[in-house]
Amino acid sequence: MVWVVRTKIQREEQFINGITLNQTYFFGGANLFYQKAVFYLSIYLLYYTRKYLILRRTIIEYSGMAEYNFREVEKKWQQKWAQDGTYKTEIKEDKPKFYSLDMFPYPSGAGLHVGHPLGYIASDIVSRFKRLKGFNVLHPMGFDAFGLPAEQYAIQTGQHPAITTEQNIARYKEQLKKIGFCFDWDREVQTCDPSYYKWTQWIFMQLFNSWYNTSADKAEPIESLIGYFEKNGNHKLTAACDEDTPSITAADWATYSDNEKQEFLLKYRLAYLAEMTVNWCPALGTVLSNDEVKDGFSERGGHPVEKKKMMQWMMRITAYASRLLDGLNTIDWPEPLKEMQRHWIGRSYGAELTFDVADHALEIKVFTTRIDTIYGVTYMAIAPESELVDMITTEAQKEAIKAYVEKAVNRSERDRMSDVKTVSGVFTGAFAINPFNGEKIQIWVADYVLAGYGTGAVMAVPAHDSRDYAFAKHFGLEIRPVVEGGNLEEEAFDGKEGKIINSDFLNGLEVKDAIQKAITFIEDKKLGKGKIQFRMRDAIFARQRYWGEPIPVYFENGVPHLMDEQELPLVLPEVDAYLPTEDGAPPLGRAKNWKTAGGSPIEMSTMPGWAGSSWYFYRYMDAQNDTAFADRKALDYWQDVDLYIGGSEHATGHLLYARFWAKFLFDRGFAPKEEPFKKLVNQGMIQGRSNYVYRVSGQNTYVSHGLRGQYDTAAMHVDVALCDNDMLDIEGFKKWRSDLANAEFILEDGKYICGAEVEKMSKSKYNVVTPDDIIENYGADTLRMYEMFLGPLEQSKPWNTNGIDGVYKFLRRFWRMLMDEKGDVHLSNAAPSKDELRVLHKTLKKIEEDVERLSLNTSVSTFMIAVNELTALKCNARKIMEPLTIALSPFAPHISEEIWAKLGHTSSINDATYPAWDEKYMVQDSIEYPIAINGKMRMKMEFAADTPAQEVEEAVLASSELQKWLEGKTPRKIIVVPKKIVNIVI
RNA sequence: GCGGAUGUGGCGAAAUUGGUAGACGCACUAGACUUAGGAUCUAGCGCCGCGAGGUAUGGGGGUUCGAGUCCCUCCAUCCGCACCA
Repeated sequence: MVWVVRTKIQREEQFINGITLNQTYFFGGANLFYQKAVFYLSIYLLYYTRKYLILRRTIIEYSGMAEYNFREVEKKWQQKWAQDGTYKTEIKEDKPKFYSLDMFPYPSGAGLHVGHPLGYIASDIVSRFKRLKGFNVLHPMGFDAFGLPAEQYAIQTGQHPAITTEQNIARYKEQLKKIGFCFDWDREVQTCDPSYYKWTQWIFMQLFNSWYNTSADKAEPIESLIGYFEKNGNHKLTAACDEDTPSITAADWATYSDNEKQEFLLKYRLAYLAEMTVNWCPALGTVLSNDEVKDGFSERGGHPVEKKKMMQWMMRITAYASRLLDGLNTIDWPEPLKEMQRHWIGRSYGAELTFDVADHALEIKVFTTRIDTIYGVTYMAIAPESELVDMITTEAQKEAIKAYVEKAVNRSERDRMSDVKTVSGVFTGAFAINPFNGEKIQIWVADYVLAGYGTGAVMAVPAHDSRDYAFAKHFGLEIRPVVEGGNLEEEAFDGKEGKIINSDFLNGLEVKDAIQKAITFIEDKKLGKGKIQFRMRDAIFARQRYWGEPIPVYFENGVPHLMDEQELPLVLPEVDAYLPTEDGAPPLGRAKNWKTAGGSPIEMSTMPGWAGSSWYFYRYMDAQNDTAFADRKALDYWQDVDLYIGGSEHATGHLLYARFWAKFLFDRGFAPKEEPFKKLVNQGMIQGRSNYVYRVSGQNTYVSHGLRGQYDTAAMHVDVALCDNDMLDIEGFKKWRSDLANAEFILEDGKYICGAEVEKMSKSKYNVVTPDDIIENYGADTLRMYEMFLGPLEQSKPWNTNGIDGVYKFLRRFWRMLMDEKGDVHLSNAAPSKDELRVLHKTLKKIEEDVERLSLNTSVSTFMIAVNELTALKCNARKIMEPLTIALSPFAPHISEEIWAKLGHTSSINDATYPAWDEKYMVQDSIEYPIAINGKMRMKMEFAADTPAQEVEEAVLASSELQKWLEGKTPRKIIVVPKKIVNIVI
């Protein structure tokens, strides 16, 4: 009776919450009467007594008394661990270090969902395991706390984002602590804490004060550059710098005013100010990223967005492009992730060469990877944004060009990308001269040419480039083959193998050789040079936002200067609203006295979200330090992250920027390793299920309502077939959503149309499942093991609790193997049997191997197998169960610690040693050979393990059972694989 | 279009080096103990077949004594990138 009441009440609660879909029905099954009775009983309890919660708690506790009481035990140990500082980490020179890191979360308002802990549990298991193996483990946690959602919320409510953030962090921490992670909370970091962002600002200052020496291939202090300028100007300087940097002499430099010098230096600094084209939304007062713009309007609010050139803070990440690419070969990361970064960086080898413009004193530079096809160039195309457009367009074409350019430029990047199939362009009226053959070719403006890549101009070779081909076909331009092969009637031939034809001195060469020869040619004739081009651009490092790190820079005469290091942290000022000022300045423009002591204005943009997360892994090494971002000793001891677990969505963001900053800090001698993350694993995403029901809303429009939340989402968004609408209780839904009591829901064939979709968990979709309920009902140990049992760590999977009972049962069975009804240990000290030892040792071995390769789903199975087998052996040997408990402790730390204590230990199981296993216990005396005939397993025969193959063969051939299968034929061949299998060919 | 990954029972999955396909768990079926059971225990459980047996790892082909695993080819799903010259 007791149990029944509990469970029915719970289900009833869910019913009241409106979650009727995807839950088991109330009426149905065999015992209808009984279920009904219980149902009404629970309704009674729910509505007519307010004591049901207390009752429920009592019932649960009562029912758990004879069994393992996870509620009590987990709470007890979590408190004790915190009290004893069990997870406090210090440098221990005599022990090898192991740094295991999780990607720290952004504390959103929805709280931690079941997807978050997936990776955390995995790294927690590894951390605990490594500790048992004698490593000194660093396993910290913190919060990526600056960001947009808190600020949006602040704009809506006027609540300071710091307050919301603090509340969210408190909730996250509470949830995390309930799962029993071995985090050292003394090392917690919060990126929005001034004591943390002081050092983010400090690193920015180092970047500002550095330039990239491309011949030394490392960043150097800006002073060395100034020294160089004083001696040589920038003559023969090899440095990463802005495209438009002019050549200067030492004399020029000497004549520069301080202001001019500062401006010139900006072209070399790794953090610099430059004019960039951005998506600017005047109504929102901020720059928007491409994905926030749709059809020229902001996605949020529908305000118009324009392209605008703006001064922006930038990071010269392109200086590190090659090293970021090459470094990938030295680290143990998932191949797909490396591939994504490689593609993002996008290195291509080619040549840059110059075409003269006919009748103008102008040149056009182009970048090409196929200079071998130079004789196949039949026109040239430049980007609509190019400055050249106005300079070269002839009078006759002016109008057409103007219209085209206007249209093209105002399209958002996204829009332009989604429309790649439409060929468009306009002839400028101008001509360029092919430097190889002096031929005059038309110059077109075409939007398939990107302003931001290469030089913003291309030499078009329709015969050997599919885009040029499509363009030439569309506008009737010449298609001239210069490489043998392909069928130009149908498509461009872009193969990189073949003989060059129609190409003067390149004729007869293979493509590869022709490229070499042509590059040598242009370098000799000073027409251009071989060049490596990257796809990656420098990163914008500013947002016109409030909730981010202030940039520690002030302006004098319009030139940026760093603030004094003593003034850090430059604390985020108070503002009266989290909106742009009336004249369009960022929110910091509202701050009173946002000036230096000398009255100079301070930068009003803040840093982007990725600033704080680009170095936090160093801060954990020495989180409390207020004289350095981390002490040298700590950096030298902990070095780098041994295992980093997190989602692949950060592939081209955080993971690239963090590598960039690590390389920079390494160059400047501040960090010990060039690559910060030795091994990285992407955990899969745990998806949620969203359920919807549709209602009529105006003419021909539907609105769908999330059944678990209050958010409307666009109709036509869901797959109706996925949803089992038999379970939908529309009256219950209406009661719950009283505002929809009179709404007209859409009926079809007597059923309401509803839908469900498996998708990412998010607050807006209202499909977030938190770990809290699971912990409440099954405990943290079960949650931990169940999340691992779900499948391979890397795989994405929808959340369901279908198998959770299996894990729960396993833990209770494990407990019962050791404990009697009173909860006391009942083990024997007698020597364990051979079979018992075999089970123990093979389990220890498998667990160790599985943890090392992060196959945690199979380790859970391994424990289950061990318990099944030991139960069958009626094992109650302490010498078996005690080591097994140690092995289990990384997975289920609470129950293991409790058992450990009950076994009489006074120190924590965390300080135990992982038991050594020995193959000698695993060898089996006899082996049951599967006997296969023509590769199909037909029978089995048992042999002593050391039986020679010859004897096995003879015995098998002699066996009477084999005769049935031979059907009188003689075996043609017999293969004996010792200790594995026998295969007979007939 | 390009790049990457993945396809195995009713479901989540396992098979680490080419060697008994489906471990482990869920669900399901039958039984035991029970006032009761969503507790516990026992047994069964890929599909077809009463059975002997046949058949089966997305489809087709190949290598091999032997293929989920290696090779070729096609298909499907997911993810990333997407006019990068």
